[in-house]
Amino acid sequence: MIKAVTGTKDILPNEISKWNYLESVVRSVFKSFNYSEIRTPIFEETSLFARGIGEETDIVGKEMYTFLDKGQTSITLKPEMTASVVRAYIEHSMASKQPLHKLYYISPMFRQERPQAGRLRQFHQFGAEALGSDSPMLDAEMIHMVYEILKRLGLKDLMVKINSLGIPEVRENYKKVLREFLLPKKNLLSEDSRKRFDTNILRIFDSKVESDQDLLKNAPMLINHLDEKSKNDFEIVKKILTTVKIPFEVDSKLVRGLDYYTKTTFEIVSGKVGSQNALCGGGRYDLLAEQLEGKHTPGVGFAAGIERILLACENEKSFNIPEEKLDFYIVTIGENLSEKVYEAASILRQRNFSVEFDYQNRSTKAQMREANKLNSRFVIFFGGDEYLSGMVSIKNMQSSEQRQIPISELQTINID
RNA sequence: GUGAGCGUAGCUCAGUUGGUUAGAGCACCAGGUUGUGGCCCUGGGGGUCGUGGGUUCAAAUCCCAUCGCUCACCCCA
Repeated sequence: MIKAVTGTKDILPNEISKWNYLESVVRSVFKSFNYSEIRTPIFEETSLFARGIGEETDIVGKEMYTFLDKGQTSITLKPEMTASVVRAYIEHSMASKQPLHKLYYISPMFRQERPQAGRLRQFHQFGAEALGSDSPMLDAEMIHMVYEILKRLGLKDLMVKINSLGIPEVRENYKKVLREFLLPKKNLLSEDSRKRFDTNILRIFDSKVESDQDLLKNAPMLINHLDEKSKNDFEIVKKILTTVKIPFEVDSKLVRGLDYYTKTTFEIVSGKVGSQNALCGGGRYDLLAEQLEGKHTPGVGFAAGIERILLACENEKSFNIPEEKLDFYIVTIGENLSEKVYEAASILRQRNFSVEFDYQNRSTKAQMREANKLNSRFVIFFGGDEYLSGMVSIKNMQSSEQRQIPISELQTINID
């Protein structure tokens, strides 16, 4: 049997309604903040991600779906959206049309990792990018939007974590300080962290090894080494969040795995989804556009994992979707009236009612059971004595009331 | 890439030390008397016990391999 590829999942009809519901919430919140949708291709030239996300990152180093197309161009299935959005922004000279662009997306992403709870190889994200302004109001707005979406989805067990990484010079300086601090203890670090010491020392803060965390106890914190501008902007972000009553925690250890971040970074974690607990992550990336050979364009954005959010919603039973209802089920009695039934259904469907009937010539009882299973509000009976005089019976399935009407009345019938 | 656990009907699972035609619940289909649902009752279809090999008179049950799934590490949404 051919099965879906490891790490991919079919979304079957019985679960599609919650996806649609989530997407409708996402779109309406983005609309209220005046964000416009952007759709970019599923794949890009590999170098976009290599340069945008950073050669040293795990995403680029080992998780991308990369292949050569027939023209021998290296192609990669998008592992995240920011690089693509910035590419489109530059390619279409969007900066020249207006100074600030507020964009959102809902799209599948691809990363070749070992699947586990809340982690797939093809997964889906929604997210936003605001390009063209370095206002910290936009940083706060990003957090505000996801938080609002998660809240509307009924999630409660959430924690907003924010941090500031400062500008690159500050960060480089701080790295030196941290390196000096850790050097004497280097041999006591875990193997992974010793590697990070050389490649990306900030990441040591992410270590889940307890002894590593012990060694970091009195480490100098980046947050105390920020430049004035970064510090002020961070204060503004915090003030806005407080004003709109979004609880948050400053997590000076929050270092995100994409190279392009500057200043604000944030994450919202759920206590209800297992070990991959980040529902969303994001931050500011003021230097990315230049890295991609565009003009200097400050930007800030976030991405949220739809599967993880739905997992949290399920575990918190955070929302209910009303059952699908059918308006009419047409049952035939006795004789085969398929064209007549088809025609009647067609008339009702033209008026936008949802209508179903039996295709398999089954017994009346079987048709009734089907009508019941489909949650049909009304059943229309075709056939029998009354049909000879141009009448059909119509039954309200909830009250069980039944009356006869002329067939022609189906053209004007109302059910409310 | 590393580690652990699990693979019996569409789904959730029973099947205690190897022994007769492998079971249940749910789901599905048909029926419960002339043309009507939800509850209930009766019957039915559906499994080469993940796959391949081995041990044995005999294997879903023991051994080996292989594939798949799940969870965790790593990393991230």
